[in-house]
Amino acid sequence: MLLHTFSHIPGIGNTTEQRLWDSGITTWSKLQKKPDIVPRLSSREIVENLALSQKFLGHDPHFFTKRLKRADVWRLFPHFRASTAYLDIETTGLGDSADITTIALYDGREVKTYINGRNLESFVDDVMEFKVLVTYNGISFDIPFIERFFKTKLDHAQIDLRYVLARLGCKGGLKGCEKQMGINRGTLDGIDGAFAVLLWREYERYDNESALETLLAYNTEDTVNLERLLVEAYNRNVAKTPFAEELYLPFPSCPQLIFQPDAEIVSLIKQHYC
DNA sequence: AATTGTGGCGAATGTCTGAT
DNA sequence: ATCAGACATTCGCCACAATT
Repeated sequence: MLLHTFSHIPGIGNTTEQRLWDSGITTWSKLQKKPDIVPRLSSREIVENLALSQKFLGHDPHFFTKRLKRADVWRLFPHFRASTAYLDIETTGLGDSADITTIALYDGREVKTYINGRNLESFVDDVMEFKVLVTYNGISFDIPFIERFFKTKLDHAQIDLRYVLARLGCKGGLKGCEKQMGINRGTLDGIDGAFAVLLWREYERYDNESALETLLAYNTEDTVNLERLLVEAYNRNVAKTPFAEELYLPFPSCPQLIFQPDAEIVSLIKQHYC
């Protein structure tokens, strides 16, 4: 979709971009040949910006995420998919004194999980292999939390699905969006972030391995669903452009999930707290 | 509960166009 | 050559929504 995108050029908004499409200027190369068609911008500016766009395509996602609106960053997904990871963290709470308990990192093929007290530290090295991170509300929560916890800067470009989905009319949190986008979860229905805190406590206090495994199953499912949500959001957005057929993405297959949620421990904790 | 950034909205700024 | 009007983008502020 980037090759059809003009709204990342300073001075061109969504209105001008739409007008360009309507007048048959649908790609970077077509605009390159008629750069004088854009009102208020010099041909030189246009040509320079298109040259930069071409240069950074496939190499530097920041060039595009910085210049696009938060809700429009879905556009760079296919171009950077090979260096994209999906990410979700679980913590002991929301405040800045809370700790990270588990992390799930999904590259589109396999899920890696990280557990506090075991292998959490190796997350930092692993995540550096990627250029783009996909999250839900990660701009406000996951990424700053990770940076504070590990005292490291993550300079990945971000696709935060919260804003992409909100533009499509999907609100009400991750679970609400999954429902609206037709993605359902199995046994883990009814578990949320607050419950994840309780699962971790159960694991820590009683060394309950199946509480941990249930937490990891939940963490993993959230993370894997991010890819499906992004593909669905991409297709719905693309459907509103003249390029729908050409750009449509197939729904991703589900990776093998190794963690089994334990229904017994879930109902035990529910009884105890509700 | 603690924190964060944005979408929304009105106002301000800037540029192009057409009329004089 | 100049100016008003139309249109588009950007700015500044605040309430709200989202994460565990």
